[in-house]
Amino acid sequence: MSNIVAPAHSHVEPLNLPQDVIKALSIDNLVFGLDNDELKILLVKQTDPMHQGKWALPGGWIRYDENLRDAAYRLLEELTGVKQLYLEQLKTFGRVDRFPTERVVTIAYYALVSAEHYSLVAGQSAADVSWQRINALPDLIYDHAEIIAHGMKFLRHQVRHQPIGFNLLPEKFTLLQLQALYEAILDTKLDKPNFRRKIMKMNLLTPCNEKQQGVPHRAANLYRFDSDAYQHLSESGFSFEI
Amino acid sequence: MSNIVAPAHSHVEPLNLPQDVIKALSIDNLVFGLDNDELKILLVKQTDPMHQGKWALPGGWIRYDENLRDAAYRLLEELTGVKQLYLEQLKTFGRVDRFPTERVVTIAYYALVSAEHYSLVAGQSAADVSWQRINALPDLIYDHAEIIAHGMKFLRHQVRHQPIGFNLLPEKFTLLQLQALYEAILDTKLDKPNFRRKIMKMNLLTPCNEKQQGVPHRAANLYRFDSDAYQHLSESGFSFEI
DNA sequence: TATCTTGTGGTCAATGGGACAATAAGATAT
DNA sequence: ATATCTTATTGTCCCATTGACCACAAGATA
Repeated sequence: MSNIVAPAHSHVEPLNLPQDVIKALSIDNLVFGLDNDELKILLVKQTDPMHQGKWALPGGWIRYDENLRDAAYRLLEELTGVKQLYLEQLKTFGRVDRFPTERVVTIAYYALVSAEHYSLVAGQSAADVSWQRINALPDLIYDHAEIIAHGMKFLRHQVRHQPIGFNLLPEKFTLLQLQALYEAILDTKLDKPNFRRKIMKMNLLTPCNEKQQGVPHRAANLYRFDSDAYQHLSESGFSFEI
Repeated sequence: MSNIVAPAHSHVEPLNLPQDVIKALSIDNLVFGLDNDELKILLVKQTDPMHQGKWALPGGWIRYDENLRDAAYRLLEELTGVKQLYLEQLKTFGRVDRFPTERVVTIAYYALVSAEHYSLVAGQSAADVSWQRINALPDLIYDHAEIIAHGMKFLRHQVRHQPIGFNLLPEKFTLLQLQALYEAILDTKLDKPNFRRKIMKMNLLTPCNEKQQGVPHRAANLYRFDSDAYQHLSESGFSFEI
């Protein structure tokens, strides 16, 4: 146990482990993004011979003196350059046989990023990192498919009970964009006027007093999610439900 | 890191660690129980000099070849003798300084047990294990107070969205018992007729065709939670909401 | 000016929830 | 036996919310 080989994993520097890591503990990040009303997830292509052609969640080892969430932020930032995400612990996966050479327990975190951040990511590590359609995932290493499945299930649940969907949109968005997001994640059709009313009645959106630009039809109003208002409301017993 | 001392923790056998444990990874169990319409949690009194008089969540080390949930079951069973619980992963806690001597990450699981199991627990380890009122907790070691606080928040949320409250009741229960449970956990008052209707409309309870025994007033009908029906309904898109 | 697309507001019936009154069924006290 | 107490259970009314659908408005394009 004291002399394990560095396992194939989606590191930035896969082989040079620092001395003081907790070797048995890793982080895996599920980064969801919305692209043309389709949900995608950020994956890393494996280059080592063992996992040629397979993909993995962006993750890596937790440092010995590093808080869990900090590790998740660091690893994600190393891969995407994005800060200030909605980043939350998902679940810890530790099946005895999930890792071939050694017992490794991984803590999964998930993040939702807006389409705006796409370019930042793409510019970083060239072809190694890319967005993959959640409905047509490539081959994944270890139990990463299982982790993603759990993450999707969790996301579908969360998005209905917490106002987290906004994180997938740009800061200013239209009501139809928001609706399309829910339709993509929940895989349903929603009635436009009714959806609009439901959302607006919550008093969580502040109008930007701006209109959409460059659309070949009537421009919609832009709104911004008011997290202070949500904070305030949820302290008064309000609970977000879609 | 290779030679850490066995830290004070709520083990059945605190000092004899097997050779092959992952020393940095532990489990802590939050076992909630309902006693006279009051929510309680199972705690273990610390006996070592370091933590004299303090209490801890029942937990311990994960074995090297043991799945996480299995470890949680094992540790819980060693302390309480209870099997077949609703046992679910809660969250992983790993603040760098949560443990004084070493970096230790702990995976918290939670379980809900019915009042029926009380005696089983009490007979096991005498005075070392006892139920503590959630609203008047004693001094706890490490970050266990924080873990419990998170567990309570989670429980309050879960109990409204998943039919898990039934696990706190005996197999056969009255509607008023169920209502009292929700009132205890959510700390609210509910209208009896309305609560009754709401629950019954879900079609999740099967009447036992039996009545309460030994009450000094009109006896209520007993019901039993129909988990098959719930399984069936939730596949059809039904979602439990209180 | 016509027409197309999407945004935005309105209506109406059905549903569901909260407040509360009323009645039923037992148990106990006199 | 009767009154009285406690809890169980049913009923009813009102209002908020939901869903289905219609209609109009605002731009953009032909």
